[in-house]
Amino acid sequence: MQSRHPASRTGRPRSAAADAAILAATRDALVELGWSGLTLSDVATRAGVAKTTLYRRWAGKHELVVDAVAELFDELELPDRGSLAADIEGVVLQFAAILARPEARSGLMAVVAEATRDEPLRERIRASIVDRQIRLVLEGRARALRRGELPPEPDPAESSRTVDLIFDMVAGAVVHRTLVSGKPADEAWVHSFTRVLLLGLAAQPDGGAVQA
Amino acid sequence: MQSRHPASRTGRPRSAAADAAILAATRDALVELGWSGLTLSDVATRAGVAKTTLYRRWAGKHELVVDAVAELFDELELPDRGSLAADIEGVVLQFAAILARPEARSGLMAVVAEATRDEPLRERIRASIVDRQIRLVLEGRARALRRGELPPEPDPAESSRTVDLIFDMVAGAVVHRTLVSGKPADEAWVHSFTRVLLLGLAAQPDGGAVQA
DNA sequence: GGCATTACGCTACGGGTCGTAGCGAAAGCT
DNA sequence: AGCTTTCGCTACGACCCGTAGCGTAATGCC
Repeated sequence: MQSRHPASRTGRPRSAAADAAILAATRDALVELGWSGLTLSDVATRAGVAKTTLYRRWAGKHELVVDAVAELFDELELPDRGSLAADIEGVVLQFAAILARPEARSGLMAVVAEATRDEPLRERIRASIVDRQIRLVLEGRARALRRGELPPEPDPAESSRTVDLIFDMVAGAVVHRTLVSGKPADEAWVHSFTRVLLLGLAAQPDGGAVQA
Repeated sequence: MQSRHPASRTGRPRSAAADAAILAATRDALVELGWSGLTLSDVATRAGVAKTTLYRRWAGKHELVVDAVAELFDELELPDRGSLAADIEGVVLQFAAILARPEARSGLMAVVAEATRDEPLRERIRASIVDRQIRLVLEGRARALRRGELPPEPDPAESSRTVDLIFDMVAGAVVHRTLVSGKPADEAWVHSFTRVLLLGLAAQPDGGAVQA
């Protein structure tokens, strides 16, 4: 996950159990202490490993937290719920549930903040967290195109820009609602959000289910 | 700004020049060192004040950076550009320009991350940064209602929820685009974003200017 | 002008974390 | 067995934090 061993065929292998214990301990520490209170010494103690073992696998606090938080997003799925609106509402609610957990709240924004000055860290975040979410957008969009719910875009470059835009609008809105505004992205909010995303602000107020 | 002196009528007054120097030095340090590299000792040296002076005014790194970053958002304005679409594009471009500056990039997400575990800090962010942006949304929406570009919402509670939703969608998308995706929110992106926000994803692809 | 009051600059300090070095023991592979 | 790498442990210098103490500077009030 963090260090590629091309073919370390000899010597004592690294303990996979230690990896899991360290990442779990990191999440526990995030819940109890938050980002600024988290220390690598404390994580090592919680995980039952020596501090030096921790430093052999991760370069620092940032990289460790990226990996610990990334595992939270493994549960994201996009089952076919019949319509684009239903698909969006479903995945956004999952996303919101993850962001509601304290170990994600404190850790995620902190590593993003540090990534603004740390290109390798940004790449790590992209590979571990962002790419998986982009894939969900691609899948949901392809499904909606097959259903005829979205206008086709033949130009690949234009299509790529649209996917990026949708991703930033969806993830950005949920993150901002949860972490900046500090209010829950509950069903009512997600419903209103999906409606605006699909039909626009100029559409007449709700009244019922969204049907694109 | 940070400590209200109800009526400190006696004694030596606090130096307003020191306040300005400290906040400017904080932004300089954010540019050069980033959030994690910023130390209060360094800021004090840059500002030409003693470290103790700094601690008399701010409780810690987080509060200081909130105030230093908040000043960046003072320049946000919402002139009447004739249409809702033009108003949105204009203010979003301003917002994106602020977020493109390194002193905002590294500092903003870091304090938001810490605010997830620090209620007073969250309140400080709300009062210094978020409220001003909410006011822009309120103003732009009222203007659009007068123009007949948005459907009226008589219920105040419903109207308040709509304003919050718009705010999270606009600010969230720009922040996510700039800080997570790491791509510039340039004119082309802002134009596409505004189009989706007003007309929805289901609308036919662009071709020209947006006219709601 | 004198006095009380507050802000300021400076120095020094204990406490804590960081990240690394060095060592002996453990756990694999051939 | 023998080789190689990991692991746990201890210790260490370096750095930053946040505060205390002191003498000095700047204001308002009498």
